[in-house]
Amino acid sequence: MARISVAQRRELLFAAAVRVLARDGLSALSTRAIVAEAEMSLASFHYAYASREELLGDIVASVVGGEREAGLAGVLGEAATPEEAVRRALATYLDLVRADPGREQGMFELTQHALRTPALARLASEQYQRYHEVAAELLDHLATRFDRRWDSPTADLARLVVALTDGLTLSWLADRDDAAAERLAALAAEAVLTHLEEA
Amino acid sequence: MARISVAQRRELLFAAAVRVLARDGLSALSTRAIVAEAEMSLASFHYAYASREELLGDIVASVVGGEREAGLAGVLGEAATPEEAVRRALATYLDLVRADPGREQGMFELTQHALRTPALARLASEQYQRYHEVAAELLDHLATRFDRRWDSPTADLARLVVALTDGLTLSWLADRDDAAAERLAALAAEAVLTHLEEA
DNA sequence: GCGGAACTGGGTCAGTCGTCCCAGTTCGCG
DNA sequence: CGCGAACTGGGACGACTGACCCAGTTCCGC
Repeated sequence: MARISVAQRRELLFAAAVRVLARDGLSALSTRAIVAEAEMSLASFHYAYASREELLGDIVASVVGGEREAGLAGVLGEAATPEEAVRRALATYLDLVRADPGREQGMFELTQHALRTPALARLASEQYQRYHEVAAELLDHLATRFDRRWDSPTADLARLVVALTDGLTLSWLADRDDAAAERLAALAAEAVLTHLEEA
Repeated sequence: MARISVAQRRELLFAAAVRVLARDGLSALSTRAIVAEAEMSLASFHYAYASREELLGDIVASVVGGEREAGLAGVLGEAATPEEAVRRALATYLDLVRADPGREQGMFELTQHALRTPALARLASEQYQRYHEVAAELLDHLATRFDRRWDSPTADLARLVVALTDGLTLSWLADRDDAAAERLAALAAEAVLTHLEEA
């Protein structure tokens, strides 16, 4: 077999684990399923990772990085009005979920698991803290860009945004009703925009 | 040991399973853990239930019954204004979550699991449909009681309410920030009340 | 009080899990 | 070229899982 470095092997295992998690869920994310997906032997897993839990921690931590959410900033930049920006950001987020529902569901499962596992509980709360930070940054960016201001602390509004996206995701995952989800996204956008006022 | 009917045994096992689910999570909800909690033998389990999955289905179905959510109607009845009613309903819901966080988390885990399991997927979507129905009924009840009307279909607003409560729950479960959750509940109430207008 | 049905406990089975060990192979460096 | 470190594959271990079987015990209706 190909002889590759530990670092590279960790990356391959990590990517394989994410694929399995999205496709089959957390309960199917066994070390054997991961190495099968990565086409490695079981021993290679424990050569690269001390334990399964360490890999799980890596996945949670990668979400904290939040490259994905940062992508939404691009959407904001293209909009002509703040109203359009918020609406398009939420619509884009919904598209993201619909494009890869398993991934989003896997992240929920992972967060739930992390909250139950003392060793990972800290990571889960950091994950949400990061969500809130990203959302707050987007809101702040929006206000300065269009010379407007928010009538409540952006930290609080950021929580509202995250709650709305979570709720939107769970709702669509449960019944896959596209039309209803789009109407909900519109209502969510409106709920946020209510707090936008002239500078 | 006590000789009891199958029906009664199912109830005892059901209650024990719910306790284990709330305390230790879905991954710890093994048949052995359940019978230990119910102080029965393993054979009694399979005498009362054909399989573990059948019991899981029962639990999901019981959520669909939604006795708990119906309790919120009482809160609405006590309020003097619709604004107060919505605010108090959401605050009460938050209290409910805080009083038994494990239960709420267990329900999330169960829903996620149901969505991944073909045999249970239907139940999960029915569960959310039921949530939406209950929320819609509450909104309708509110409008008639105070002689007001909603500016959007209550079906759509119900979805917003469910999404907000889900988001509120996940947010608090992740960081257990009471103050932030209360501010979020207030924002959520405001988001809903925006759509209330004179008759 | 007796027969048959209802119910119970203990033991067992095959399968999966995370983890580990060890004999081998391959590589980079001197 | 050779040596030691890095890396690999296969196999194994003990623990746990859901499901099941069967020999007993207890209860109810007759």
